[in-house]
Amino acid sequence: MAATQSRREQTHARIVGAAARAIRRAGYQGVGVADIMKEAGLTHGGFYAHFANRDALLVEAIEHAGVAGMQNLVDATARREARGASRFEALVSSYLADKHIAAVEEGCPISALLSEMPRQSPEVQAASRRRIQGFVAAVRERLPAGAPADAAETLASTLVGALQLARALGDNPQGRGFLASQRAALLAAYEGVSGS
Amino acid sequence: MAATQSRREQTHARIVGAAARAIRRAGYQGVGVADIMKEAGLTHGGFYAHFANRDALLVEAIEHAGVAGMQNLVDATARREARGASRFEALVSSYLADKHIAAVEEGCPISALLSEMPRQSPEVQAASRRRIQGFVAAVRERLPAGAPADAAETLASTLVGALQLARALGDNPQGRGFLASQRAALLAAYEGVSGS
DNA sequence: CGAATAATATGACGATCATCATAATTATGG
DNA sequence: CCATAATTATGATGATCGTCATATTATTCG
Repeated sequence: MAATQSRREQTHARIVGAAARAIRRAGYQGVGVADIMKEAGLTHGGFYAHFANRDALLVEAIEHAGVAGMQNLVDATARREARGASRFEALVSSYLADKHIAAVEEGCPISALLSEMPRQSPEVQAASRRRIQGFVAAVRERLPAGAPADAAETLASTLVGALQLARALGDNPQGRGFLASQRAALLAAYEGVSGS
Repeated sequence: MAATQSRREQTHARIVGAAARAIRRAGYQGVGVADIMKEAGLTHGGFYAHFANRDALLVEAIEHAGVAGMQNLVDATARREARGASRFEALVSSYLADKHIAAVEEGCPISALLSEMPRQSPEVQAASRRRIQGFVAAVRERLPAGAPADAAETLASTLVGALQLARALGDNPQGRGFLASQRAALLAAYEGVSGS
């Protein structure tokens, strides 16, 4: 059924894709309807033929960004696992990769939007919460064997916090150095756990 | 000299204080000049007698919020240390206290604004960076003895990430539970380090 | 008390925002 | 190829944004 997409559905998807990039680049509050439509190659007026209002688009956009970001993570970790890395090592080195600092538009939407989430409309907040739960679940699947029960929450916090702080420090030696020290610390800290 | 503040200086400080609360509540992009002036009990027009532009106020506001938030942390940790807690325990239980979820206006400005920081003007970004460095330094001073060199960066990431995620989950059993599991995990994890 | 000065208020500017009514265009079926 | 329906563009609405020129009020000092 997704094979034969109507023209309307294609345009709809194109707007959502543009919005998913735009909100990660400029934030929930930093992007307007007209910006998104221009990025999708359309004019601003036709927007309300596709969405009830701006919030309805934001809900679809963060869900789209979430599954796309998760797929990126799965792909990146799979490549590293193919080269012999453990699931945990692959997760840490993928999420905290230097290129993730600059790749905001295609990266994890949580780290791009987290501090804005509590200020959104209830619908957008709910969609954001679902993304967080999905991320924590993905982290849990990649914990080293024998990790304590709530290690997924802690690791998710560290990953998201570290990437955000590195981005705030800048895509420069300072920010990349911050990220590098975190990669090393996390891999070293969990080595003991997985080794036992 | 700070004893005899001119009327102008008092008003200036009042605007900065209002802005420091407003940006943590509504975000850098979620608050306007008129909002801040109203919160300070003034009308919007007189703003430019005190600041060159909006960004100049934001710079002062995050610096003010930073020192105030740091002072809150120092007070809260001091209270806990007086009751026998270690510096590290006091830090974790203060920063990840349940009440910090709702106390956005008076809380840590980094967790309230982090994902918006990379999108601000160069001056605001620079001020934000200074706040991050100050926070990491404060965390470093409270590490347990024998902690590895880059533990401060990791702990800062975890604290900021955990509080942000808890806020996004909401001031409800889910968000508070998330925070509680983080407190327990951090205190348990570093127990071994400090005990050795 | 009156004059000089500092501090704030009023009101307006162009720009941009979300939203929508309506016109123009494109695609579809006969 | 034409008529009908689906889709997108045009243009306008009122609201809000940062900014500023100007008027008004409050303060200080001779």
